[in-house]
Amino acid sequence: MEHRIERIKKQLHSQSYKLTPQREATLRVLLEREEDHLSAEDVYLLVKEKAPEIGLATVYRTLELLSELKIVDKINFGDGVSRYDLRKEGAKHFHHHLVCTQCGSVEEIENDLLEDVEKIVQKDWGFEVKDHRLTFHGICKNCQEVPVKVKETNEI
Amino acid sequence: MEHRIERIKKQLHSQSYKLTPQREATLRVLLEREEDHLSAEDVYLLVKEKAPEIGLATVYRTLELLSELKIVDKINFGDGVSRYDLRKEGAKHFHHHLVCTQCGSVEEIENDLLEDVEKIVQKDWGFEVKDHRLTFHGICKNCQEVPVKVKETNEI
DNA sequence: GTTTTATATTATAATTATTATAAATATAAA
DNA sequence: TTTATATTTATAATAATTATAATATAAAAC
Repeated sequence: MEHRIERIKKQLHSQSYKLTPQREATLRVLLEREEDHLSAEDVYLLVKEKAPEIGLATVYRTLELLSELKIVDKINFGDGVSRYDLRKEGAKHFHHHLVCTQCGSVEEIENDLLEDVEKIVQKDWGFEVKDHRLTFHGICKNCQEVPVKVKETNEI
Repeated sequence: MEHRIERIKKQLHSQSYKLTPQREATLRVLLEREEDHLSAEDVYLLVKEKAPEIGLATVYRTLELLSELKIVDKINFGDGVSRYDLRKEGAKHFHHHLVCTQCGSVEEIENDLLEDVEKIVQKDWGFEVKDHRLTFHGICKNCQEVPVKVKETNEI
């Protein structure tokens, strides 16, 4: 983790941004909860545990900054809040998601399944693809076996 | 258009919803502007032209209802507002979008480019795909030719 | 065609998420 | 150190969406 923070620090500096304690605390939360899809509010509450003096607006600004630098990706699963997802190191593209409409769980897919599709889009539509967002909605493996059981958390 | 409204009317009735004048006016706006990606506010303003007494909350409720019935799809391109897009008649899946990061234009792709990918997801992840959201971000054909020229509307 | 009744609408008010502002503080460079 | 710049805090403002309670209405039953 330290290694990764160090790298991000350099990336910030190279664009003349500072790695303030607040930004570092935010990053640490994102790294620790890499599997989750936290909203700004979620991040705020978690950061507050280690740095109680932080303000919500700072978290928003930090997430916005990290988003511009492509360190995190901002996603929206349609529930009215933006969620922030760390991009894997060196990943050119955003990873995909499987959202279960029954239990609300979100699974990540690292593999880039869209290479062929992007080529088609590029060729047939003349559109120069820079990134993508792909989400599947459906029933997860678990819910197929055990029907109807709803998850009670908002930390998707 | 009448034909299509008639069909939706039946669909509503079959689930014991009424086709009120407000709902019909909203539907007509959506049908007339099928190519666009209107926000609730956009729809509201357009509906107001033909039915000035309508309230914003009603538009929201109507869009929500149509969304549940899979007549429209609710999408979010990351600009903080939900947009509503008519589903093509008989389409099982949502169509795809090409969002230009330069001029903000949104192009639609009708073709289902994900059949193969869905098979993989189904097989390798055991996830039963019901629907998908696919958006490509990049530079549209137009902007590749004429660099830097920003569109001034919010009606993507 | 009326009447009836559940459903829908209106006109707010209330929430929720996010962004802007101004004063105070911290940081890095000179 | 000093200085200039970037950042944060605390709060207010904005924007999008949802809830509420009184009223009205579509469509089924008579």
